[in-house]
Amino acid sequence: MNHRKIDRRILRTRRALKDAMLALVLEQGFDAVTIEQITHRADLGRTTFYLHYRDKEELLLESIRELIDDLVAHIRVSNSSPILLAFQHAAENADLYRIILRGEGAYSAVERLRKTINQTIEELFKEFLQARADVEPDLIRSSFPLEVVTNFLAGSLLGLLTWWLEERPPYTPEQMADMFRRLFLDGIRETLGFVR
Amino acid sequence: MNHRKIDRRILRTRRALKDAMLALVLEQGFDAVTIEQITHRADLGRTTFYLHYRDKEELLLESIRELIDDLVAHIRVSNSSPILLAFQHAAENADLYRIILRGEGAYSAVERLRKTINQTIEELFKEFLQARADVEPDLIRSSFPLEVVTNFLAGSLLGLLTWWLEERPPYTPEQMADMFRRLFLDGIRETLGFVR
DNA sequence: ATAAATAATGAACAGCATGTTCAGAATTAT
DNA sequence: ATAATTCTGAACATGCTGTTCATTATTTAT
Repeated sequence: MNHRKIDRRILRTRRALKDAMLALVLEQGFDAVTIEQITHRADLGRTTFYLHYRDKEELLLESIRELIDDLVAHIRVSNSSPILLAFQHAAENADLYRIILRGEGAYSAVERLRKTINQTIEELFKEFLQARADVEPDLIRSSFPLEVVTNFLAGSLLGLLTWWLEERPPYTPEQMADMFRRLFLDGIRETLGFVR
Repeated sequence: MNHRKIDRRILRTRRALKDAMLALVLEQGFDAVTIEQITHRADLGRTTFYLHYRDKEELLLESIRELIDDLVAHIRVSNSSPILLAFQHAAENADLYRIILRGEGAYSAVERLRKTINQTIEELFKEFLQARADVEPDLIRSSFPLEVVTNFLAGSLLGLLTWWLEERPPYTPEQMADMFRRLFLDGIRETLGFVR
């Protein structure tokens, strides 16, 4: 591990730049933020920025990559439901999630998040199928396209997260995860109690 | 109606600007496109642009507003399923839908589209409840938050549309609408055939 | 067909953010 | 303490933006 080798100044500078960027993007939107504003708020010279990042985009993408890695790590480690973990993670990092879900930054980070979610769902789903293979062998042969399911789920999760973070309805992560689970497992017919 | 009053030159110019913009955004991404490129491809002087629009953003937003108005109009007029209409509309205007769903442009047009879909779902849903009020009076009193349902549905629809337009799997609008309908009505448990 | 009205043009200009260079100052590691 | 690294600020070139204005071209109205 090369953890002790990095010059403190570098760590401090990059952290300051990320924090400044985050605050400014929330205040003004990504496009309106200038490098000068970022370095000024971070109490750094403008030239210093270019010693670390090529442009605004790269700085934002680094923050987002770290966030997504952190979410994936949580899911891998914890025993709780991945859905619950996602809502909790979003609540704890609400600012950055808002920036991502608003589609700030040129090459939309939502798509990166969407792909990660899709992939995670697919893995979890296949694990589930393996575990159930002896109980319901027909399940694996289901003709319904898996990609349609994962994209349906990734979309609905992102939709609920967006609404939850922007409109701030008074639901806990647990409640959100619960409602989401009911909707996608049993559909709105059963969940809302339609006569069939 | 002031349809015959508008100078032809204006109509031609605006159409040319929109077409040029659309092509360029698909080629290079919104941020990389310059006003000069747009007017050059449209065979117009750069100054002409500013006689019609304040900036790139405004030009793109006008196209998007027209597209969404068109979708809403189709849904209001036609008797087919709104879901099917949405997939068909997306297929017919794939380029613009891709631009929207990629989140191109500063103030993300996806959010405008999302709000429109949410609103439409809510209206359709309330109509449905009214129509069924005598058959299942309990339905209206369902305690499940309506907004959660509409945002769940809007998200999953946008998710499927994004995947469909970007990855171009060989499904027809009819097939996509069908799969979507099954998933949200009955959930993945029933749709995929899990033992309960 | 002609005149009046309107739109498009292109050159010129100011403003501003970007990104780079470089020599010197400040900080950190050894 | 000193060698290595990082930060700094001034200076500069570049490219896009947005505006002005006198001129030309096209359209509409009569």
